[in-house]
Amino acid sequence: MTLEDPKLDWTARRRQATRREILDAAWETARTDGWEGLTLRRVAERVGMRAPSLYSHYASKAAIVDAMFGAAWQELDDEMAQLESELPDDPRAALLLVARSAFGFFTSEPVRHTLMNLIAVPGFVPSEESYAPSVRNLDRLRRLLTRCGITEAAGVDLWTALIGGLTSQQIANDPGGDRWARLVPRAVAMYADQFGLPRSV
Amino acid sequence: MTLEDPKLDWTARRRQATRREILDAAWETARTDGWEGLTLRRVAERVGMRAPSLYSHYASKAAIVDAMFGAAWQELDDEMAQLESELPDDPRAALLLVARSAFGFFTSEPVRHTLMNLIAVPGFVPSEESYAPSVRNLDRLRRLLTRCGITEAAGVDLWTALIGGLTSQQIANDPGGDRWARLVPRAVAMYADQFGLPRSV
DNA sequence: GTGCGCAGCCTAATGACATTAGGCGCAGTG
DNA sequence: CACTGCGCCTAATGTCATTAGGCTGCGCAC
Repeated sequence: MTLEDPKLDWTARRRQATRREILDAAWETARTDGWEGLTLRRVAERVGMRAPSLYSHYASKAAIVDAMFGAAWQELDDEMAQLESELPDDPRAALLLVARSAFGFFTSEPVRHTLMNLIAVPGFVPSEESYAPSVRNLDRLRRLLTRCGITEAAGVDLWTALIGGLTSQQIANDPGGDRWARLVPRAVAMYADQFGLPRSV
Repeated sequence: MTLEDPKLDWTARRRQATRREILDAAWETARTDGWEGLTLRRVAERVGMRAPSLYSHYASKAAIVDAMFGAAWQELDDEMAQLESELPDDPRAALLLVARSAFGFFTSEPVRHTLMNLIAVPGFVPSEESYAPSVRNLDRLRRLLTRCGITEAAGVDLWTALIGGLTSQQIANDPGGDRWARLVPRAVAMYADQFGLPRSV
């Protein structure tokens, strides 16, 4: 079994590498030209191929975007997992940390943000598989908020609305600035008050 | 002068009517097929024309979308003007009314919402002219919030983030439902608390 | 009333796009 | 050394927005 690996793995590995290369090229293109500028031609050119050749590796353009969607949420989930393991004890401090992480993650890469929030790409609908990390992330958030003392169901919904609203406004109306970033601590305090978290110190 | 009107007006009026007809057809199409399904062919068909003929009335597809953008914001501005004239005295009640109006306006027409918030249409950037009603609206909101006792500059930004976040979540994750609609009163109360508004009765 | 001009529509053509079909070369295996 | 299949290619299709150029009928001056 392990004997076969090196051989079969060789082609499989190369295949995987090419897929990754294509994905990277797609991100690069999207960052440069926006989602409406993401064409197979441009992606292929970056990889050193012709557009139709991409179909040897992805079933369609939608499949590429789908993979990007999944990867982006996976990335956030990884970051949140890291965060979860080093959460401070004080609920308000923890909450602020979570908020700042998410806000920073989203605003640092507007193109990624618009994809993750299904906001930008033409008629894109994520596949079951790519959707999974996003669901996982929401579960983790639920867990995180519970640990911070937010037990009501409404807590998660209000949180996503609040943080999502702040990031969207920041990206749409002050890209690269900090007009809404500055409001994050205040928003978190407001939220914490609403759910009756004890004031720190 | 008024003598000339009926004559020159006749062609001008017909022209204006056709433009309106095209705009309506475009809305219809966008509602039915989404923004990615908004093609000049489909719009033209609805009006009983061929696609290139639309260019007699709009300079480009972008110009049509631009007009839609402006009209949408104008619509909201009209609604908010109406609201402004009949605002209750109690600040919290007024605030809730404003929130509910905006939330209702946006969520009632998801397609319109994605356009207004620059969220959906390929590489669309609004023209100066179409942008104006949106600016007007923000001014009005500032005025409204001031009248409700929100004087800090941050008040408006936090408000747009909060209401925008709620509407976006509602449309994206529970279209047609009320999962976030139910949270509006609570969100407004939370906001009012943060800005020290007196509790009603 | 006769012809002129133009407004408003048309068809045809162009170039970008995603996608499909079919071919070619080169790796590895018998 | 022939064989097979993988990974790339070119060519072709159909949809899109957009441009060019032509036809037609109505309003106006003579």
